[in-house]
Amino acid sequence: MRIEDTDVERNRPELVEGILEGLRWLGIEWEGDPIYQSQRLPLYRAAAERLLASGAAFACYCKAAAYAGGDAATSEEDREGEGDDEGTKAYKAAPCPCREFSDAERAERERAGAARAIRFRVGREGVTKFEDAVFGPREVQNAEIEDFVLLRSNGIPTYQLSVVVDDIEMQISHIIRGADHLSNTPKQVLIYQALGAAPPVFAHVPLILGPDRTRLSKRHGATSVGSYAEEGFLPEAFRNFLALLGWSPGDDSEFLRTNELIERFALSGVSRTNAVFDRATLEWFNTQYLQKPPATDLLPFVEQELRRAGLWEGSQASRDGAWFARAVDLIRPRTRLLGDFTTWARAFFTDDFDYEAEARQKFWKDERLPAMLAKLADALEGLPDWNHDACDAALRGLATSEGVKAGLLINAARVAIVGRAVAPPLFETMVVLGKERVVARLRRALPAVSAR
RNA sequence: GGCGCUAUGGUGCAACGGUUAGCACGCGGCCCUUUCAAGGCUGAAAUACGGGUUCGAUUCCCGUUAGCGCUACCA
Repeated sequence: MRIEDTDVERNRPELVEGILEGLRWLGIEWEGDPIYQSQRLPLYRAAAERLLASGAAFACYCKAAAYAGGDAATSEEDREGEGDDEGTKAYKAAPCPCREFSDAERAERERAGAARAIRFRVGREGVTKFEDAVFGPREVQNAEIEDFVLLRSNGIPTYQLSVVVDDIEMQISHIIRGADHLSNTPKQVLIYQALGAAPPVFAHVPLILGPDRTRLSKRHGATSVGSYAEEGFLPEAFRNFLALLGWSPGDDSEFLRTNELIERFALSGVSRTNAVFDRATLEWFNTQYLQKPPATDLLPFVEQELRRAGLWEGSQASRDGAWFARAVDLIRPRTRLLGDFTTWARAFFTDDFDYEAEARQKFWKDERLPAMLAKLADALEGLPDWNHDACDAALRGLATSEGVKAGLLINAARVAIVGRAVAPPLFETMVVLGKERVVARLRRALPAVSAR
């Protein structure tokens, strides 16, 4: 785990913790403590000096951002506006004059105390090649590559330098990263060569775009991994969804649990086309993971959700694991996000719940209901055995004797017992909730039913 | 502007010279269900455009267009 924090301006330590937290949630593990590039500056400086000594690099005394010519030196703000090319002037980066300085010229700047950056001396001719595991053989004209900065005048390395130095030092075998780095890879290959190291395997993967087809960013709303955790997505569902963005197992499989993903993944299946992040598909995966795996896989996540909502302490769920599993199993076919367990399914975990307005309107209309529900409570209370069929028979028997359809009672009772129109099947719910609670809730609801 | 990458339904992927162009999400319909989901069946929906190569192009080549990326003393 390496934190590439060499941009002094933008680096914010708080953000790093969020990133690590997100990765942990995703289930990405790493060895040892994270390595912070900002804490191993001497390593990069030494490499830069070595390149300077060998002639692969040169000292540049230009004012920061002066070279690279006109437009490239524009400030961050100016860059925001570009995009429509009407205002952009065509130019070819002029070579940095410092590149050809004589010893005397250099000494003169040093004496004057001019700030010194170190740039890579890119060959004027020839090509730089490398093989990308996804995009295939790559070749760029060296003339197209500018004399990029390795070490800033403040002594901090740029990404290009630090990343190569670290990858060599950490013995990285495969560099798998976003395709936005494809164009810069030749620069890094040049550094590997100058440093006398063999380049690793490069594999560039397509970018993830927002619905508007621009690179995913804060503008698109929830973009940090953490926000999906908060929203109630399951990490495994997120992994499955993400894995299929830009990669395919080669056949039609969609639901792939993490062990299968790991087993089947191959660089050869990675696509070269950017993919649009589709929230609806992510939600579909979440429902799949909420429903298909054994309920026990889900329990820790539901527990966490109940704790978050303050419904865990002292609850039956916390005391009786088997009951908890049964309740979750009953509820989960109708869930989409973890939050569903504490919103519409709240009544399964606490007696403190409301009757949903729409449910009351829809199912408590009939004026005979208060009387019938009272009778239902009595009938259920008198049941010797508490199981699905007994509850079913008791309710249907009452419906028959009252001359109403069972559905009327079923729907009304459901609202009385769990407060919602959308809920699991009534009799299974009764069994899980238990006779005492069901009878009590039925009686407790009576005034509200009459009011309706 | 320069250089590069990409291009299959609205979205994510299959088909890697010969298929009625397949699957999934989403959308519509039907079934199941006295709630709502899930599930099953089903419908609409695509090879960006133009040239080649080939007996035959989604597939190979070229061009156009579009999108994206890089072109920073950002990563």
